[in-house]
Amino acid sequence: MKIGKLSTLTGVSIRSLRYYEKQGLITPERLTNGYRDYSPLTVHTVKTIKLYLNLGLSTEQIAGFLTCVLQNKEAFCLEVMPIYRQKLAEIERQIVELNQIRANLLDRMAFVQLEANLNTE
Amino acid sequence: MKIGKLSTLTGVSIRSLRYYEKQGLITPERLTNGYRDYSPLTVHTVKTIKLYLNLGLSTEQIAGFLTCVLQNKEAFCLEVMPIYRQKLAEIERQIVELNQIRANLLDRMAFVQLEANLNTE
DNA sequence: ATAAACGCTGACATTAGTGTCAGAGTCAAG
DNA sequence: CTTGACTCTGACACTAATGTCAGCGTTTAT
Repeated sequence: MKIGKLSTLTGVSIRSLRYYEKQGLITPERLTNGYRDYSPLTVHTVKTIKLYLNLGLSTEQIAGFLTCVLQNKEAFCLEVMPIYRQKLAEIERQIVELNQIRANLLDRMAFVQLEANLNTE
Repeated sequence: MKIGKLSTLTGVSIRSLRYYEKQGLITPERLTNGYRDYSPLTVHTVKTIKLYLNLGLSTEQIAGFLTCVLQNKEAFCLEVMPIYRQKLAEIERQIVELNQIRANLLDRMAFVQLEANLNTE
């Protein structure tokens, strides 16, 4: 199929499909006129890429295990583990940081509110 | 004082001091030779800017209430509240999203680990 | 045959604060 | 007077995925 159809079938923009190709995630054939020609299997591939991108993984990280994941039905691929661990650590670090900022904001808001109340008494 | 001294006193790079100026957060005088000439009070101003940047606020947001905050000792400035509220909402949205990803990652890691264990039995 | 719809490549923009460099002017101490 | 330290402006880079546009070729339907 051509790129427009793949785009509608996957909900991924044509621009992004070309980008994924440049990042080595998909490698379509070419028709004689130069148009990209995708296998029907690519629909699944692109949806898989989408899924990992939504996990916050980069295209480079995804490239590291995509082939394995696509061949072996599920996660028989041990190479995903270090990436998952790294991402998990990163996420948890961010959560801690955000919670600190959140606590700080709440403190400050309470303080401002307190001042406002004093002024209305 | 000149920019180098302000930089060392605040721990903020010269580059960033010039950027804050461009964003309207600080407005130093100029010596006859064109060098920036900062009041000693600017040290406090810059530290305050740093504090708000660390809360994740943008220079544009900070510009909205910095003058008030600097004049009135603490947070008598009600204009900070909407910005705090907005930031808090944003932070909490991010925390929720990160927690979803975290749960998803943990699920997947458990699943991969399970497969690995099955293969060693 | 022509127009509309589709595809191609390449390039620039986006975000926001910071690093870094070039080329030039200024100043202080020796 | 010269050298080194300081300052100035302006510009490009960065991160990473996506949007968007220009300019051009191709296909399809009328």
